[in-house]
Amino acid sequence: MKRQEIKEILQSETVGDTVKVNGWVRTKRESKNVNFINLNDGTVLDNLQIVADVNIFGNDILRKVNTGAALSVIGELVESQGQQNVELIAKEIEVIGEADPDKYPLQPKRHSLEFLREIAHLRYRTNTFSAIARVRHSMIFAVHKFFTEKGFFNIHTPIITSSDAEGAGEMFQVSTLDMGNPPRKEDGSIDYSEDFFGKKTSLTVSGQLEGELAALALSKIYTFGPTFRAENSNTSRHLAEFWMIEPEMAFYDLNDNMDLAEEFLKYLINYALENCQTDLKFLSQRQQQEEKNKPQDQRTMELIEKLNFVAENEFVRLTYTDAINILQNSKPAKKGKFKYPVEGFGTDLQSEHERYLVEKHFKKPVILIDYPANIKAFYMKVNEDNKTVAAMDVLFPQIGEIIGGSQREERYDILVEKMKAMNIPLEDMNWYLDTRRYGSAPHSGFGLGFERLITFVTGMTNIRDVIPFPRAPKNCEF
RNA sequence: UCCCCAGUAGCUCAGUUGGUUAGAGCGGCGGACUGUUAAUCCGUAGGUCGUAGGUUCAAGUCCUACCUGGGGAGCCA
Repeated sequence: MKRQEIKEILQSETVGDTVKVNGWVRTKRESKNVNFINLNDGTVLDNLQIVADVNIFGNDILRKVNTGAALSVIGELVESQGQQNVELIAKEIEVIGEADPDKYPLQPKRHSLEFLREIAHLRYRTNTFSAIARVRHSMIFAVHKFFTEKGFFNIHTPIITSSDAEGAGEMFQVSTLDMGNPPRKEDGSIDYSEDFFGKKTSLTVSGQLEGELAALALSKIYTFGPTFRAENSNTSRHLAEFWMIEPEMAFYDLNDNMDLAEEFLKYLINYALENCQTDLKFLSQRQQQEEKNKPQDQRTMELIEKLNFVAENEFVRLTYTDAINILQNSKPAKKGKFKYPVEGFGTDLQSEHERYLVEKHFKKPVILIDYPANIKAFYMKVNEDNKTVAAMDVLFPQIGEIIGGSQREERYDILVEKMKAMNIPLEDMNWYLDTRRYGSAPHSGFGLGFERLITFVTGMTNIRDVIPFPRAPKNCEF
């Protein structure tokens, strides 16, 4: 007999059918005559209640039906006398895999996220993490759907790279050399010509530069792949291994870039609202449980309300210079409430400043543009004022920068000049500069941190909870 | 990397100004009862108090270092 998934059974609710389900036991409640087993197969948040008659199934079987055990059940779907619509009256129960109740770490009770993080290999078996996994999948699919509908091509940029000029952070080195006794040159430095690739290599911190190569041939491309940063960042917003989406478009200026970024984010959020209702509703309830312990002024908007709010409202667009003005004239600045005073033009904004703009002043997502050139990367296009660059950061409530992007500098001479000033080795970047030598064209792009998006959409507060196996400093389990 | 907080039973926590034998709830196990909803009731087992030093007659409690986790900052996505 063919197994049916619980999602499909609960959707159709075809009472009277005999069906076979496989899944894992969440809880079991024992009565004199019947046992109630909540079975979950991960296809949907909800469990199917299995009713097992004690007189049919002996203690030999029922004692093995413990939280975490895998079961296969054949039974008749009937209307339930309890709070759910339907339930399965079991005719056959097979315990496929037992779970020793003395040792199985997941209990039929609420666990802390910190504890579940330590048993990340089992945390999918909870409502919260299975819901996150399903939402994450939906978002992956929506990313590809959005770009496909818009005529973008997906490009796989390299994961191992010999370019150490991506300029986005510290890199993890990739080597097969004997670390205890590496080959050395005469001056004592390590001789990478003996290494696997014959040169020093690392894990990528961004596919952008390679993406630009493709965009200047295919017009519109996007990458969606893993990126690695060896920064010693210990926060709830950073991972050492994360997934990034980087579209790159030829003949797009900064305004086109902003339009795309805003449309993209709204598309993803709307997709989640339409396709992940059950999971989002659960995640919302979970979040509100957590919020109960927080002081009133630190509570956030209800999850679905918040997502609708972002999807429906236009993002505010303003220049870095205007933002500085707003901040300097703000109440907290005048009352000295900012921990870091708002310095004038030329300094980067602190998290508290970004949060003030987004959460207090505008109460909407904000796109900041035209940053001072000296605090941004070498490839960003210099504006006419010669002081600022055509950069854009999309700031979201709570998580801060969700997107960072720019119009790229397409003028060869100016780019080379900037690279020299920023000590980027020109000889290693010839392949990149070729795009500016031959048929250079205005182009733009941005990077979206996928896990930051998932954090926002699921209402989770720690980024380590929205990726299956988080990698962070001093933490690489599994 | 910096600042703050925490680490006690499988989980979540309490443990007084340092003072006999370290507690509770949940979970597990045993039983009672029951078409139950994280069922309910009774009973029971379960602890090198993060690690290493130190102070003291005496340390879960005080001090130091380290480790791990959390919150915030920086770096960024």
